[in-house]
Amino acid sequence: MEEGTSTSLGYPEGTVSAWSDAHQWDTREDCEVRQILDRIADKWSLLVLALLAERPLRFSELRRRIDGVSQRMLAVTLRHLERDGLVSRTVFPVVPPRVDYALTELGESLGSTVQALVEWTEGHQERIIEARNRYDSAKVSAEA
Amino acid sequence: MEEGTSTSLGYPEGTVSAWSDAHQWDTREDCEVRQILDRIADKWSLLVLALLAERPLRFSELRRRIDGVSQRMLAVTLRHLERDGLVSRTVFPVVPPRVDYALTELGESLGSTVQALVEWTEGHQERIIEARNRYDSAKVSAEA
DNA sequence: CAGTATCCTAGCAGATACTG
DNA sequence: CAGTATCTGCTAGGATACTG
Repeated sequence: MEEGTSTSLGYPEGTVSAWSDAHQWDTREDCEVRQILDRIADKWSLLVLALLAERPLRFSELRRRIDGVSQRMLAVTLRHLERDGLVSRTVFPVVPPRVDYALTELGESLGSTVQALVEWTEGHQERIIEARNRYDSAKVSAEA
Repeated sequence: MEEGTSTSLGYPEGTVSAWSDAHQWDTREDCEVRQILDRIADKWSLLVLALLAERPLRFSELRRRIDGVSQRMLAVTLRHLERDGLVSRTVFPVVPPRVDYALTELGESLGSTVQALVEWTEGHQERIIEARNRYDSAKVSAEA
Protein backbone atom coordinates (compact mmCIF):
# COMPACT_ATOMS: atom_id res chain seq x y z
CA MET A 1 0.00 0.00 0.00
CA GLU A 2 1.97 2.92 1.21
CA GLU A 3 5.44 1.45 0.88
CA GLY A 4 8.21 3.15 2.74
CA THR A 5 8.24 6.90 2.45
CA SER A 6 11.96 7.36 2.54
CA THR A 7 14.11 4.35 3.13
CA SER A 8 11.74 1.61 2.15
CA LEU A 9 14.35 -0.51 0.51
CA GLY A 10 17.54 -1.97 1.75
CA TYR A 11 16.87 -2.77 5.35
CA PRO A 12 19.63 -3.90 7.57
CA GLU A 13 18.27 -7.42 7.47
CA GLY A 14 17.68 -9.14 10.75
CA THR A 15 15.56 -6.36 12.20
CA VAL A 16 12.50 -8.53 12.08
CA SER A 17 13.19 -10.45 15.27
CA ALA A 18 9.96 -10.92 17.12
CA TRP A 19 9.25 -8.46 19.90
CA SER A 20 12.64 -8.64 21.43
CA ASP A 21 14.34 -5.31 21.41
CA ALA A 22 13.64 -2.06 19.70
CA HIS A 23 10.75 -2.45 17.34
CA GLN A 24 10.37 -1.24 13.83
CA TRP A 25 7.16 -1.40 11.93
CA ASP A 26 8.58 -0.23 8.69
CA THR A 27 9.65 -3.64 7.52
CA ARG A 28 7.59 -5.35 4.93
CA GLU A 29 6.55 -8.11 7.26
CA ASP A 30 5.33 -5.68 9.86
CA CYS A 31 3.23 -3.85 7.32
CA GLU A 32 0.96 -6.87 7.60
CA VAL A 33 0.84 -6.34 11.31
CA ARG A 34 -0.34 -2.80 10.90
CA GLN A 35 -3.00 -3.86 8.49
CA ILE A 36 -4.27 -6.66 10.70
CA LEU A 37 -4.17 -4.42 13.72
CA ASP A 38 -6.25 -1.86 11.91
CA ARG A 39 -8.81 -4.48 11.14
CA ILE A 40 -9.24 -5.99 14.57
CA ALA A 41 -9.09 -2.59 16.19
CA ASP A 42 -11.57 -0.86 13.97
CA LYS A 43 -14.72 0.86 15.09
CA TRP A 44 -16.77 -2.23 15.89
CA SER A 45 -14.54 -5.29 15.79
CA LEU A 46 -13.23 -4.95 19.32
CA LEU A 47 -16.73 -4.78 20.70
CA VAL A 48 -17.91 -7.73 18.67
CA LEU A 49 -14.93 -9.81 19.72
CA ALA A 50 -15.36 -8.90 23.36
CA LEU A 51 -19.02 -9.86 23.28
CA LEU A 52 -18.42 -13.14 21.48
CA ALA A 53 -15.71 -13.92 23.97
CA GLU A 54 -18.48 -14.34 26.50
CA ARG A 55 -20.64 -16.62 24.45
CA PRO A 56 -21.93 -17.16 20.91
CA LEU A 57 -24.57 -14.72 19.77
CA ARG A 58 -26.85 -14.34 16.84
CA PHE A 59 -26.96 -11.39 14.53
CA SER A 60 -29.87 -9.62 16.15
CA GLU A 61 -28.44 -10.15 19.62
CA LEU A 62 -25.20 -8.55 18.62
CA ARG A 63 -27.07 -5.71 17.08
CA ARG A 64 -29.05 -5.12 20.22
CA ARG A 65 -26.01 -5.33 22.44
CA ILE A 66 -23.96 -2.91 20.41
CA ASP A 67 -26.26 0.01 20.19
CA GLY A 68 -25.40 2.46 17.50
CA VAL A 69 -24.10 -0.08 15.04
CA SER A 70 -25.97 -0.12 11.76
CA GLN A 71 -27.12 -3.34 10.20
CA ARG A 72 -24.72 -2.76 7.41
CA MET A 73 -21.67 -2.14 9.55
CA LEU A 74 -22.36 -5.11 11.77
CA ALA A 75 -22.64 -7.31 8.71
CA VAL A 76 -19.48 -5.86 7.22
CA THR A 77 -17.58 -6.25 10.47
CA LEU A 78 -18.69 -9.84 10.88
CA ARG A 79 -17.71 -10.63 7.31
CA HIS A 80 -14.24 -9.25 7.97
CA LEU A 81 -13.82 -11.18 11.18
CA GLU A 82 -15.04 -14.29 9.47
CA ARG A 83 -12.63 -13.79 6.62
CA ASP A 84 -9.78 -13.38 9.06
CA GLY A 85 -10.73 -16.66 10.67
CA LEU A 86 -11.55 -15.11 14.02
CA VAL A 87 -15.28 -15.69 13.95
CA SER A 88 -17.35 -18.60 12.73
CA ARG A 89 -20.76 -18.28 11.16
CA THR A 90 -23.34 -21.01 11.63
CA VAL A 91 -26.57 -20.95 9.68
CA PHE A 92 -29.50 -22.90 11.03
CA PRO A 93 -31.84 -23.93 8.22
CA VAL A 94 -34.98 -22.87 9.99
CA VAL A 95 -37.57 -20.27 9.35
CA PRO A 96 -37.20 -17.55 10.34
CA PRO A 97 -33.50 -17.84 9.63
CA ARG A 98 -31.09 -18.07 12.51
CA VAL A 99 -27.37 -17.40 12.33
CA ASP A 100 -24.98 -17.85 15.20
CA TYR A 101 -21.63 -16.19 15.49
CA ALA A 102 -18.90 -17.50 17.73
CA LEU A 103 -15.19 -17.14 18.17
CA THR A 104 -13.05 -19.68 16.39
CA GLU A 105 -10.07 -21.16 18.16
CA LEU A 106 -7.98 -18.38 16.69
CA GLY A 107 -10.52 -15.85 17.84
CA GLU A 108 -10.51 -17.25 21.34
CA SER A 109 -6.80 -16.74 21.60
CA LEU A 110 -7.47 -13.07 20.95
CA GLY A 111 -10.55 -12.87 23.10
CA SER A 112 -8.94 -12.47 26.47
CA THR A 113 -6.64 -9.73 25.23
CA VAL A 114 -9.51 -7.83 23.74
CA GLN A 115 -11.57 -8.24 26.86
CA ALA A 116 -8.65 -6.94 28.87
CA LEU A 117 -8.58 -3.88 26.67
CA VAL A 118 -12.27 -3.25 27.02
CA GLU A 119 -12.14 -3.85 30.74
CA TRP A 120 -9.25 -1.44 31.07
CA THR A 121 -11.28 1.19 29.26
CA GLU A 122 -14.25 0.60 31.52
CA GLY A 123 -12.13 0.78 34.61
CA HIS A 124 -10.27 3.94 33.66
CA GLN A 125 -12.82 6.07 31.88
CA GLU A 126 -13.16 8.34 34.88
CA ARG A 127 -9.48 9.12 34.92
CA ILE A 128 -9.42 9.73 31.21
CA ILE A 129 -12.31 12.13 31.42
CA GLU A 130 -10.58 13.95 34.24
CA ALA A 131 -7.40 14.15 32.20
CA ARG A 132 -9.31 15.60 29.29
CA ASN A 133 -10.89 18.25 31.43
CA ARG A 134 -7.52 19.20 32.83
CA TYR A 135 -6.01 19.38 29.38
CA ASP A 136 -8.84 21.40 27.94
CA SER A 137 -8.97 23.97 30.71
CA ALA A 138 -5.20 24.30 30.57
CA LYS A 139 -5.48 24.97 26.86
CA VAL A 140 -8.18 27.56 27.34
CA SER A 141 -6.28 29.49 29.95
CA ALA A 142 -3.16 29.28 27.84
CA GLU A 143 -4.94 30.80 24.89
CA ALA A 144 -6.62 33.48 26.98
CA MET B 1 -21.58 12.24 19.99
CA GLU B 2 -24.02 9.88 18.37
CA GLU B 3 -26.41 9.53 21.31
CA GLY B 4 -28.68 6.55 21.36
CA THR B 5 -30.29 5.91 18.05
CA SER B 6 -33.59 4.65 19.25
CA THR B 7 -34.12 4.42 22.97
CA SER B 8 -31.58 6.93 24.13
CA LEU B 9 -33.57 8.03 27.11
CA GLY B 10 -35.09 6.17 30.00
CA TYR B 11 -32.78 3.28 30.68
CA PRO B 12 -33.65 0.76 33.28
CA GLU B 13 -31.00 2.13 35.61
CA GLY B 14 -28.66 -0.34 37.19
CA THR B 15 -27.59 -1.92 33.95
CA VAL B 16 -24.17 -0.45 34.30
CA SER B 17 -22.64 -3.15 36.50
CA ALA B 18 -19.02 -3.53 35.57
CA TRP B 19 -18.12 -6.50 33.37
CA SER B 20 -20.05 -9.06 35.29
CA ASP B 21 -22.66 -10.74 33.19
CA ALA B 22 -24.19 -9.99 29.87
CA HIS B 23 -22.87 -6.71 28.60
CA GLN B 24 -24.69 -3.87 27.01
CA TRP B 25 -22.98 -0.93 25.47
CA ASP B 26 -26.06 1.06 24.84
CA THR B 27 -26.10 2.75 28.20
CA ARG B 28 -24.95 6.30 28.43
CA GLU B 29 -21.96 5.44 30.51
CA ASP B 30 -20.82 2.83 28.08
CA CYS B 31 -21.06 5.26 25.23
CA GLU B 32 -18.02 6.81 26.81
CA VAL B 33 -16.33 3.46 26.67
CA ARG B 34 -16.97 3.16 22.98
CA GLN B 35 -15.63 6.60 22.38
CA ILE B 36 -12.50 6.02 24.43
CA LEU B 37 -11.98 2.65 22.81
CA ASP B 38 -12.21 4.24 19.41
CA ARG B 39 -9.56 6.70 20.37
CA ILE B 40 -6.97 4.35 21.80
CA ALA B 41 -7.62 1.82 19.09
CA ASP B 42 -7.43 4.18 16.16
CA LYS B 43 -5.08 3.88 13.26
CA TRP B 44 -1.88 4.95 15.02
CA SER B 45 -2.49 5.08 18.75
CA LEU B 46 -1.94 1.42 19.43
CA LEU B 47 1.42 1.51 17.72
CA VAL B 48 2.50 4.64 19.52
CA LEU B 49 1.47 3.23 22.87
CA ALA B 50 3.21 -0.06 22.21
CA LEU B 51 6.42 1.71 21.26
CA LEU B 52 6.35 4.05 24.23
CA ALA B 53 5.70 1.07 26.47
CA GLU B 54 9.27 0.06 25.72
CA ARG B 55 10.86 3.39 26.47
CA PRO B 56 10.37 7.13 25.96
CA LEU B 57 10.96 8.38 22.48
CA ARG B 58 11.19 11.70 20.76
CA PHE B 59 9.01 12.84 17.92
CA SER B 60 11.40 12.01 15.14
CA GLU B 61 12.17 8.61 16.61
CA LEU B 62 8.50 7.73 16.71
CA ARG B 63 8.13 8.91 13.18
CA ARG B 64 10.99 6.77 12.00
CA ARG B 65 9.76 3.72 13.87
CA ILE B 66 6.22 3.96 12.59
CA ASP B 67 6.83 4.14 8.93
CA GLY B 68 3.90 5.39 6.95
CA VAL B 69 2.66 7.81 9.54
CA SER B 70 2.55 11.39 8.34
CA GLN B 71 3.94 14.19 10.43
CA ARG B 72 0.47 15.51 10.86
CA MET B 73 -1.12 12.28 12.00
CA LEU B 74 1.65 11.55 14.43
CA ALA B 75 1.21 15.00 15.94
CA VAL B 76 -2.55 14.63 16.08
CA THR B 77 -2.29 11.19 17.64
CA LEU B 78 0.16 12.37 20.26
CA ARG B 79 -2.04 15.35 21.11
CA HIS B 80 -4.97 13.01 21.64
CA LEU B 81 -3.00 10.64 23.80
CA GLU B 82 -1.66 13.56 25.77
CA ARG B 83 -5.13 14.95 26.25
CA ASP B 84 -6.35 11.60 27.49
CA GLY B 85 -3.57 11.58 30.03
CA LEU B 86 -1.89 8.52 28.57
CA VAL B 87 1.23 10.17 27.28
CA SER B 88 3.40 12.93 28.70
CA ARG B 89 5.20 15.50 26.62
CA THR B 90 8.50 16.93 27.79
CA VAL B 91 10.08 19.84 25.99
CA PHE B 92 13.80 20.41 26.37
CA PRO B 93 14.68 24.07 25.87
CA VAL B 94 17.57 23.39 23.58
CA VAL B 95 18.28 24.15 20.01
CA PRO B 96 17.42 22.32 17.93
CA PRO B 97 14.27 21.59 19.91
CA ARG B 98 13.86 18.24 21.54
CA VAL B 99 10.60 16.76 22.75
CA ASP B 100 10.28 13.49 24.58
CA TYR B 101 7.15 11.44 24.79
CA ALA B 102 6.58 8.83 27.46
CA LEU B 103 3.76 6.90 28.98
CA THR B 104 2.21 8.40 32.05
CA GLU B 105 1.29 6.18 34.95
CA LEU B 106 -2.13 5.82 33.42
CA GLY B 107 -0.58 5.02 30.08
CA GLU B 108 1.64 2.38 31.64
CA SER B 109 -1.35 0.58 33.02
CA LEU B 110 -2.55 0.26 29.46
CA GLY B 111 0.82 -0.46 27.96
CA SER B 112 1.03 -4.15 28.71
CA THR B 113 -2.43 -4.79 27.32
CA VAL B 114 -1.62 -2.98 24.14
CA GLN B 115 1.66 -4.77 23.80
CA ALA B 116 -0.17 -8.03 24.26
CA LEU B 117 -2.46 -7.09 21.43
CA VAL B 118 0.38 -6.16 19.12
CA GLU B 119 2.29 -9.29 20.07
CA TRP B 120 -0.75 -11.40 19.38
CA THR B 121 -1.02 -9.85 15.94
CA GLU B 122 2.62 -10.48 15.25
CA GLY B 123 2.38 -14.05 16.37
CA HIS B 124 -0.76 -14.90 14.43
CA GLN B 125 -0.43 -13.02 11.19
CA GLU B 126 0.41 -16.20 9.31
CA ARG B 127 -2.75 -17.90 10.41
CA ILE B 128 -4.84 -14.88 9.56
CA ILE B 129 -3.38 -14.67 6.10
CA GLU B 130 -4.10 -18.35 5.61
CA ALA B 131 -7.66 -17.86 6.77
CA ARG B 132 -8.12 -15.04 4.32
CA ASN B 133 -6.86 -17.11 1.46
CA ARG B 134 -9.20 -19.94 2.41
CA TYR B 135 -12.13 -17.55 2.66
CA ASP B 136 -11.37 -15.83 -0.61
CA SER B 137 -10.92 -18.98 -2.64
CA ALA B 138 -14.08 -20.42 -1.11
CA LYS B 139 -15.92 -17.29 -2.21
CA VAL B 140 -14.55 -17.47 -5.70
CA SER B 141 -15.52 -21.08 -6.20
CA ALA B 142 -18.93 -20.36 -4.72
CA GLU B 143 -19.54 -17.60 -7.22
CA ALA B 144 -18.23 -19.60 -10.14
C1' DC C 1 13.74 19.39 15.10
C1' DA C 2 9.08 19.66 16.09
C1' DG C 3 5.55 21.08 15.05
C1' DT C 4 0.99 24.01 12.94
C1' DA C 5 -1.98 25.53 8.90
C1' DT C 6 -4.35 24.59 4.64
C1' DC C 7 -6.14 22.13 1.10
C1' DC C 8 -8.20 18.10 -0.90
C1' DT C 9 -9.83 13.49 -1.63
C1' DA C 10 -10.58 8.35 -0.92
C1' DG C 11 -13.39 5.58 1.32
C1' DC C 12 -15.85 4.81 5.86
C1' DA C 13 -20.11 4.55 7.45
C1' DG C 14 -25.23 6.08 7.92
C1' DA C 15 -29.92 5.94 5.75
C1' DT C 16 -32.96 3.65 3.01
C1' DA C 17 -34.91 0.08 0.30
C1' DC C 18 -35.20 -4.51 -1.17
C1' DT C 19 -34.72 -10.07 -0.76
C1' DG C 20 -34.28 -15.18 0.63
C1' DC D 1 -34.57 -12.76 10.81
C1' DA D 2 -30.52 -11.85 8.47
C1' DG D 3 -28.84 -10.05 5.39
C1' DT D 4 -27.33 -7.36 0.41
C1' DA D 5 -27.57 -3.17 -2.73
C1' DT D 6 -27.30 1.61 -3.63
C1' DC D 7 -26.65 6.31 -2.79
C1' DT D 8 -24.30 9.95 -0.41
C1' DG D 9 -22.19 12.89 3.22
C1' DC D 10 -18.65 13.51 5.96
C1' DT D 11 -14.33 13.33 7.80
C1' DA D 12 -9.99 10.88 8.67
C1' DG D 13 -5.95 11.44 6.99
C1' DG D 14 -2.25 12.34 3.14
C1' DA D 15 0.51 16.09 0.69
C1' DT D 16 2.43 20.30 0.95
C1' DA D 17 4.05 24.56 2.78
C1' DC D 18 5.31 27.43 6.44
C1' DT D 19 7.19 28.70 11.55
C1' DG D 20 9.45 28.90 16.38
